[in-house]
Amino acid sequence: MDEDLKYWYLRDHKLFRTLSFKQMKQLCIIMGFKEAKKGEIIYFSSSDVPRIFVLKKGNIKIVAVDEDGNETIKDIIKKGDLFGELTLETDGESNEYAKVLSDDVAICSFLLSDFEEVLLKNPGLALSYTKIVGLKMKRIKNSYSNLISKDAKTRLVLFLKDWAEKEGTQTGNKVIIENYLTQTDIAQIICTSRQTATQLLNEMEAKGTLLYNRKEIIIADITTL
Amino acid sequence: MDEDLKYWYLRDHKLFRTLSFKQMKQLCIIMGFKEAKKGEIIYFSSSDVPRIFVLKKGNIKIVAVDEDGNETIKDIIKKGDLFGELTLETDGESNEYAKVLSDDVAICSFLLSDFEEVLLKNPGLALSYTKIVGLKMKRIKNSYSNLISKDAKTRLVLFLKDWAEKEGTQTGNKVIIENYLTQTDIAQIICTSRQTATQLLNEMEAKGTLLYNRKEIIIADITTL
DNA sequence: ATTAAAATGTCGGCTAGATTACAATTCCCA
DNA sequence: TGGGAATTGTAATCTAGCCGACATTTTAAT
Repeated sequence: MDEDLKYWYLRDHKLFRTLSFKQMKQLCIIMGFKEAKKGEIIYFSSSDVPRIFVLKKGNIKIVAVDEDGNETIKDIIKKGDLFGELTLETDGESNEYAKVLSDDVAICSFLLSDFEEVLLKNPGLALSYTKIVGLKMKRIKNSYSNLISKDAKTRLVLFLKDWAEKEGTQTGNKVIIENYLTQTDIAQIICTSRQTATQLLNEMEAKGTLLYNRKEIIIADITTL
Repeated sequence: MDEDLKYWYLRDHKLFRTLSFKQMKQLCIIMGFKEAKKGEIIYFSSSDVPRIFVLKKGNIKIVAVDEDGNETIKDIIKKGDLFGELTLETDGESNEYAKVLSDDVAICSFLLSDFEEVLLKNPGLALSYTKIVGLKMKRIKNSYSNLISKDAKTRLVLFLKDWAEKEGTQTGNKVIIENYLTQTDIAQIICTSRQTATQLLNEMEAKGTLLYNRKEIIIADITTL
C-alpha cells in the first residue's frame, strides 16, 4: 500500500497527533494494513505475533471462546478504537477472534515490539497511550458495576443510551441508530439471555419508546428512555 | 520524614527499578508519606488533588458509595499495589474511599502532575507503568467474566484460590491464610449476599475442605478446593 | 422460486440466590 | 467485667431471568 495513504490513515487518530512528520513516517513503515468484509473472522491472538490494532473504518466485535465452546462478546470495537495486546504484555492462552459487523472494515496494525520501541522514543506518546488504556479500563469497570447492581432492563437502557450517544443521529430528541447487531449480540453485550433481550425490546416497542428492526433502531425520545 | 528512608521505600518497588539513583532522589522529593491504623478511612478521590498511591505495607479496601448510599468493594489493595488515579485522568464525581484492613499501613503518594512529568522524562518508566495498569485491567476483565459465567460457589472458590496463592502460607497441600476480611467483605468481593457467602463457607467447613475463623482460613487441600 | 439457515417471538416451568427476619456468638473497650 | 456493637448462623419466602421447546418471520443462497 502507498506510504502516503498510510500516513493519512494514522494522522487522523488522536493518539498520534503529538508525533512529528518524521516520526510518523517511521511508524508508517512498520505499519500493517488490512481490509475485510462483513462476516469475516480475523484471528489476532495466540497463534500470530502480538500486535496492536487500530480500527480505521467500520465495526467489529471481539469474541472469546471458553473451554466448553461458549462464545462471549468481549468488546465492540468502533472506528478509531484500539484493540489487541493493549496491555503490552502477551497473554498466552486467551482464545479470541474478531468478527466484522459492518459492511467492510479497514485495520492498521503494528508489531507490539515495534510499537514499544516507538513509545520509548516518544514519552509523550507513551503518556497518551497510557491514558487511552486507562480510559478503556474505566469503561470496563463501569459496565462491570452496572452488571452487579442493575437489572437486565436498566442495563439494556444504559447500553442503548451509550450506543445512541456514540453513533446515533439526533434530531430533536429523536435518535436513529444504524443497527448492525442482532438481538443475540445485544443480549450478550448486556449479559442476559437472548429471550430476555427480545422480550425487553418488544416491551419497549409496545410502549412506543422504541422502534426496532434489523436495519435501524429509532428511539422516540432519548431523554425519557 | 527522612529522605533516605523514603528512598528505600520506593527502591523496592518493581516499577522504579529502572530509575537511576538521581532520578529516584527527584521522585522522593515530591513524594508524600502516610501511615494509618486499622479501621481508619482515607479519602483520596474528588476533594483532594489527584494522586497516585503506592501501598508499602498492609492491606486496604477501596469502597465506592453510590447515590443510594450503598457501599460496594471496588478493590482490595495489597502491599506493593498501586491505586488512585491510575488512568492519569481525573474523573470528577466518583465517590470512593479507602479503609484500612490490616493492623497498620504505610502509603507513599505523588501528585498526578508530578508523576506525569517524571514519566515524560523516563520513557522506560512510562512503559512499565502502562504494563502495570494493563495488568490491572486484565485482572478486572477476568473477575468480570467470572461474574458472568460462574455461580456464587465457584466464584468463592476462585477467590479463595487466588487469595491463597497471593498471600497464603503453604505446607504440602495445606494453605493457611491470614484472614483480615469479614464474611460481609468476602460476599461483596464475590458479588453475592452476606447470607449466601456465610452458607457456602459453612458448607465447605462441614465438608472438611475448609476451616474458617476470624483470624485465619485453613484450606485442607488447595489442589482439591 | 425453493429451501435452508438465521433471526425473532412467545410461553411456562424452574432455580440460584436476593431479601427479610431473627437468634446466637464474638469482639471490643469503658 | 459487663454490655453494646459487630459479626456470624439459620430459615422461610419470593422473584428475576435462565432454559427448553417450539412457531414464525426474514434473509441469503442455489
